[in-house]
Order: sequence, then structure tokens, then C-alpha cells
Amino acid sequence: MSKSQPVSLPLAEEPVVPCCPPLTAGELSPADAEKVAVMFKALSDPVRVRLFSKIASHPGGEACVCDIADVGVSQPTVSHHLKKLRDAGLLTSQRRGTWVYYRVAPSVVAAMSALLAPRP
Amino acid sequence: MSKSQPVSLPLAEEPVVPCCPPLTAGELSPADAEKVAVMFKALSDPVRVRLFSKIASHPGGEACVCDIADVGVSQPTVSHHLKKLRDAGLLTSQRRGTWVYYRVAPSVVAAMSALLAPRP
DNA sequence: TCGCTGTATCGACAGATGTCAACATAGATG
DNA sequence: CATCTATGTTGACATCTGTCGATACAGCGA
Repeated sequence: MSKSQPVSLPLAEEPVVPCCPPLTAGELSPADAEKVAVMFKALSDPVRVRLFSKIASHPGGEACVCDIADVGVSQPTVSHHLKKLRDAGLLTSQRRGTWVYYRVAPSVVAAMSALLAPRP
Repeated sequence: MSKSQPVSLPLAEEPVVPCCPPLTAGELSPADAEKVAVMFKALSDPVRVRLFSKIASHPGGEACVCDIADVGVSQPTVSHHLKKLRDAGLLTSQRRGTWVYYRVAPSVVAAMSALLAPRP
């Protein structure tokens, strides 16, 4: 490669699909159920819920790892949980200099909320 | 015991609390994070998502186990998952004669949906 | 009463998951 | 380059979880 490539930053605004119809709209296919379970599993651990909440409520909509790492577990464990949240599509990350910033992926979270909407 | 006790049916309409403020409203306390994680963990398994979806979308808002048991796992496993959903507060159950009927606990599901609401 | 059907519980087991210490990597700064 | 800080990765380990077969329990009907 030549040089000076910006390390291919993971774009922060992918239009991640709303996934599936509301759970009340009809019987989910096994494939859709799998996708839904993956999303909810990301928030099935108290440490991840706290990390997510810290990021989601942080001024500016994003937080450096150093801002949120105080959740009672070791640094590698924090990193592990952040990766899970990112892999599930709930968070995006961006390195800026020394620090890595995480922010919520609004479309995915909105999709999760919509999944639980009551029947019309 | 004497006799003819109605087996103390687990009331189907408990006003289960909305639990916690939205995840975007501020950093959740460890205790609240635990509660939130328990709720989402209930929907973190594809079989449970399918069972929940079948019940939530069933005509009349409730379903007999026999109506939804076809999810590719054994009957004891279905019973196990339904118990998890019930323990998490997402479902209520009621025995009527031979069959047991499950229905969604709307307040709990609405609370979960509200947890994911974006910031105003 | 006996047997039949629907549902729940028990016990066991393989695989997934959360956790940590140790190490690796990226960027900043001397 | 050397070194420091911030973050990610690896490997190991204990615990949790989903699954099943066997069994128990509850109602219904013969």
C-alpha cells in the first residue's frame, strides 16, 4: 500500500436495517428470531447495560472508554463487553488519537424498541 | 389440607412496575441495571423470542402451550423457556382445565420498549 | 378407580459466557 | 528510539444456560 490511509474508520452512521416486524405482528421466522435474540442478548448483562446507559446518556452522545470504564470490573472485561455491544450493532466506535469513543447506533436501538410495540 | 382449593392461581394482571428510567436519561444504578438485564435476558434466546412472538400475536392475546409448542425443541425445554419468560415478568400464565394459557404482560413489555426510547 | 393427555420438575451433560492476569498494540511525547 | 498511557486480545477457568430423557403432577373421561 502507499501510505497515510485513514485506517478505514468504521463509519458511524450505517443505516442498519430495522430488522424484523414487531413481535406482536405475527409469528417470527426462526431466522428473524435469531437476529432479535442477538440484539437483546447484548443488553442481557448488567455490566453491558451500565456501559450502554453511560454512553447513551453522555453529553454529546458519545463517550470515551475512559469516561465509562468505572463499572466494577477489570479493563479487559470492559473492553470485552464493549466489543459485544459493538458486534451486536448497538454501538459504534471511533479512535481519535489516544482515545476510543463509543456512541449509540440510534437506528438499531429504535428497531429494538419498535419490536416491543403493542398491537395497534 | 381440606379440599377444593383453587390452587391459588397466579393473578394475571399484576401492575408490574415500569422499572427504570430510559437508558438514555442518565447513568443507571447497578441495581437498576440488574433489573434491566434480567428483562432483556428473557428475550436473549431465539426459542424464547419465538414463543413470545407466538403468544403476543395470537388471536385473543393469549395462547395455550399446545398452540405454540412447535418450536423445534422438546416439551420440557418449551416449559423451561416459558418459565423463564414468566419469571422475568414478560408473561403470565393461567391454568384452565387441562390446558395452561399464557399471555403477555403489557406493562412490562411497554417498560422495556420505553427503556430504549431516544433522548428528547 | 384407572388410564390418558397436557404440562411442570428433576438430574445430567455439553457448550456458552463472564471474569481475570498477562500480553499485545496504537498513539503521544520525550 | 524509548517510554508512557489507553485500549484490545489471548488463554484459562469457574459458572451459567439450553437441552434432553425420565418422572411427577393435574384434569378429564371411561
